[in-house]
Amino acid sequence: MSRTNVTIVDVAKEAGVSFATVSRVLNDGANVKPEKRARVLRAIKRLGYTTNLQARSLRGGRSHLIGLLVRDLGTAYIGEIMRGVDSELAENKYDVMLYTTHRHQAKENEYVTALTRGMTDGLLLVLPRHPEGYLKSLRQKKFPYVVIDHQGIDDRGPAVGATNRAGGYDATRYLLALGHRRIGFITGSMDLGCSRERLDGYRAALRDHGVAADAELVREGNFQQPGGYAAAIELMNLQDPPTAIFASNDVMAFGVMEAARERGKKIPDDISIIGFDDIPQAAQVHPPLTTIRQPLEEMGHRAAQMLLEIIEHPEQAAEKIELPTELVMRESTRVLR
Amino acid sequence: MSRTNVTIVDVAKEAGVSFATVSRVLNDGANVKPEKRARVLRAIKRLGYTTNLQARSLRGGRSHLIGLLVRDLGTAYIGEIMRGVDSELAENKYDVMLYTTHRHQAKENEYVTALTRGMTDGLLLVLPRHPEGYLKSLRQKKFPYVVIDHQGIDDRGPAVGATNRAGGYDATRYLLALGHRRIGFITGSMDLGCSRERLDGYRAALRDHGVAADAELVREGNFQQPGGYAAAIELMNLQDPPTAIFASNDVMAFGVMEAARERGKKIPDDISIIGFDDIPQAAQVHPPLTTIRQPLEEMGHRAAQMLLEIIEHPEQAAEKIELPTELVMRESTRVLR
DNA sequence: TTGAAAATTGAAAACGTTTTCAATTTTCAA
DNA sequence: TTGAAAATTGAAAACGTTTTCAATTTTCAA
Repeated sequence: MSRTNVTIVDVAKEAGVSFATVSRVLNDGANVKPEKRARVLRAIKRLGYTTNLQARSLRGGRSHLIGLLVRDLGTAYIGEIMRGVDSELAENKYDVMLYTTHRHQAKENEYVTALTRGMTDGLLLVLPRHPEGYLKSLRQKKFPYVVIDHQGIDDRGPAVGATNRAGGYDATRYLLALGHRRIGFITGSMDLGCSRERLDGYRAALRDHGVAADAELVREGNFQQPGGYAAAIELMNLQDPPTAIFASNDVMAFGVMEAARERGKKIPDDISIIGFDDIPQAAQVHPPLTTIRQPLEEMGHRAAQMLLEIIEHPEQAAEKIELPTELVMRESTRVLR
Repeated sequence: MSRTNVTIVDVAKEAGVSFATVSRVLNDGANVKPEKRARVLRAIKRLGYTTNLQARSLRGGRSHLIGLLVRDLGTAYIGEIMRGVDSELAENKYDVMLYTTHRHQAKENEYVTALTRGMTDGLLLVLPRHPEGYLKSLRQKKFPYVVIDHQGIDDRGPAVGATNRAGGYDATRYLLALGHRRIGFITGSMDLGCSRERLDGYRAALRDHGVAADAELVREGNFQQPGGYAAAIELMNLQDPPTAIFASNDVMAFGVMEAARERGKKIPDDISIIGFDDIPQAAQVHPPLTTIRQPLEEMGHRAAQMLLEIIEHPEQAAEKIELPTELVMRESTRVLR
């Protein structure tokens, strides 16, 4: 590595001021004479100075690094959220340090110590799997964090989510309005709060519309395409199969579409299908998938915003945000014949 | 944040040695009496000490951070590579700092300065878009980096890729072996070396088997599903349409499948389809997609390995690795009727 | 047993910042 | 014009490490 690094001292020399003044210009900038400030800024530009983050952070300033904890990479769901997080942080000149859940199977204590003693100013947790242990520790240390897509994980901490129950309700109500009465439901991973809420919404809608719930019509899925496929096959094998299927996410809905096609069923003429999430691919398949839109990117945005706010003002009370879901009508659903 | 941080000094006090000795134990560990080492290690454990990375890195040691530059998140392609990178780095106790290409539209000079002056020990570039400018600068600064999926971007630097040309050749040869003669080809983004190589392979295979190339059969795509769909529609609209279509990645192949279905064509009976990449979803669609497997995760692994090697031994010559692609026969292709 | 060489150890400087405190300069009411 | 108050500035300490250099201790051949 090159050792020609320009430091605050070089800038000070170039500008003919003390390096403390340079630091002041770099930071709050309070109480520096305009003329000196200008000289410093010119020197910074001329020398191509950039702040050494480790030194700043060591001295107690911000590291301008946010830890982003995700369970998996390469899914559209996570991708959308990350996109939102990333752009919000970039705007505020923060960088992202990536952690994947499966990495640190180590004792969680050590893990959190590493996270908080590491160089990050705060932590963003996307749909964490077993955060009970370390969330408590984070709270105790007053380490800034925000949980994304949280339901039921953390009563007290700040969190951003979506109205999963309302989404489940809306999707079901829509199918009911189209005349469907036998509506299959494929759940997500039932250890996640959002899965339970979506199921709740489905049941509530049936109840409110006087349709008896049939346990046979509810199958457990896992948010993966093969899971959706398998559940759909089971549903279609029923003696009295559903005329519509509501999958708890889009990816499983794609599996349902595969299954339907394989059975020679036309979508939406023979069977209506509805998903959840509205990942980009939902609009790209044929027929385009009717789904419940979850503003994933927006969730990432808002969570990052919230975290930066907490870092600035640690004394503020924890906030919980639920962004509204929205029914997106496309062509995989139609009036029951 | 808690200010109860355990430092090397606390450990030294606890163990009854100087903090220099603690540092020695922590690092190379040369020349420390076994008995003292044991005392230090015990004290570390007892106090729950973890190294302050910014201090270490400031002093000139390693930051144990690798910058990972990707153009986009949330695609299976990137996800697989990142998985490989991540697990290799985790094994070596490195962390990942994430950069997305679209973030820093700023002048590239500034950008690279930030990257190299930032806290990373090295840089991993996944399929970078316009790296010409900064790669040169990285080389000059002797900043360790490895390019992943590189073709034609950087003659001199270390890189990991796959045998794209051979993959294109193999896929085409396979379709020829099945009796197909009218073989449609949908390219990737033509600004990428891998796209050009796959096309090359396709053409070479046709030539070697005495099949005249028909320019009509080659359509430009963009690695996205709608692009694949559109190109497939064009191909099927030809007077003498292809009996098989080779898409330059799986995602576009899914678009081709959509198009085929929409035209009422059975896969593979009426049309054979083959992809490239072998992302997990390729095995999950129906029928399962025949494709050219690119060892994406392995590529990430190897690139990370290589980078760590370069960081350790900067004097070594740049290496270029091309991992072999492989034909994965599934059910979207069959003998021409 | 002795003393040179090797191994071990500790003190102190340094990495590049931010921030405290005191000193200096400027402002402005009387 | 004067001098108290406010604004500006610089010196120096500190953050937690690694590493150099010198001092001390240990080893082992003679």
